Amino acid sequence: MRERRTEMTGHHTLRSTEEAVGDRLGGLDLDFEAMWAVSNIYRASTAIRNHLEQTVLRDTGLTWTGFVVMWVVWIWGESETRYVAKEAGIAKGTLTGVLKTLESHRYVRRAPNPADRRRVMVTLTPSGERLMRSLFPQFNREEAFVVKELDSRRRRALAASLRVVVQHLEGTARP
Amino acid sequence: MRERRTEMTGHHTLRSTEEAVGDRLGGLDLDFEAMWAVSNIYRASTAIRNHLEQTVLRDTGLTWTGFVVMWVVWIWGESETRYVAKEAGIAKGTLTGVLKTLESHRYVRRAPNPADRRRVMVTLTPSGERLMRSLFPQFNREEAFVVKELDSRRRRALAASLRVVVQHLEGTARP
DNA sequence: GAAATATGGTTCGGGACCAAACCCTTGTTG
DNA sequence: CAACAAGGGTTTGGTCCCGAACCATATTTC
Repeated sequence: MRERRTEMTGHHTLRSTEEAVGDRLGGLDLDFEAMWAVSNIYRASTAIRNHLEQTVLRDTGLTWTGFVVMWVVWIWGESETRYVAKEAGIAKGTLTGVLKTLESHRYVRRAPNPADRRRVMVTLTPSGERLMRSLFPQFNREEAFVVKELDSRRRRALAASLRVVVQHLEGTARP
Repeated sequence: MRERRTEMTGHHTLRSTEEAVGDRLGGLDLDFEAMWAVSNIYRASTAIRNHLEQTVLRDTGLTWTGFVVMWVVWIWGESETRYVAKEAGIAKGTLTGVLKTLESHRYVRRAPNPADRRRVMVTLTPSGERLMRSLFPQFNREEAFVVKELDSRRRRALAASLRVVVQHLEGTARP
């Protein structure tokens, strides 16, 4: 039987997480394929977010979420806040705070919807537009860097599989 | 030329984001394959996190990050905080706060490292162990649900492509 | 071996984040 | 049409989150 333990305090650097999981959970009745697929989605997402924050967003004063919210409004044009929250993947209460921050930078503006006074519309200001026009190409260059090691077929397969996952989950979401 | 605008306030429900992006950015010189791959990683990751929070974690009093931190300590056994932060994908300052929360629930314990008094070790308490043993199978069942619509080949291909992305980014990370 | 440097964790300030409670406005129902 | 229910945004309380400043302990350098 092979000795698995390495040195006391540095084992994380020598053994991969996936090996450790195999050691720890090897005997259990688990769906490992599902586990690796899901956990790698999360790991990739974290790594990508960190990368983009530290390259494109580094000196803009924008947070990741701030950027995503502006991106949504940029793509869709003037929008109702509840759609923006949904698209950005954040709770409506969170959006209130994010919009407050973005408004303080004069990147977005709120406007009441005259047809329904409960609703609030969001638009980019000219300076917000300018920022997105300059940021987006940089953003896309880094996206290309992220998937540089995958050939075109794999990129498309990756996106397609993820779309299936997302649609499956959103289709099953509770009301 | 076809009229693209739908009704004033409900367009998000009728047109997909990817279509809107095509409209808005169609003319620009962008790497769309990279864009769809990356943005779907992010969307999937958000959808999965929401799903797992609302199924497995719902009534446990654990947050997503709290669970991830406990998972890391569970898999690796007693660990130094800096490795835990790295594995969990959070900053060391964040970990301090998360550990404080988990300690208040008596799920983990801190212990000074006698060999180096700067260092702090983390372990699960017996009650933390019990929680993980009961939670993990549920977690894995939901992971299986998440990728239910993908066949085995696609699951493995998905995990493999994401591993490539992660290793590419971590290999290029700044020092 | 004392001074300078590096390493490890905590603290701090400003945001992000959610669920639940809260208003206000609109829609429904008797 | 008045009471009630539903819908939409904000507030609140507690946690997470990061980078930078900080403090204590180790290591290196001279």
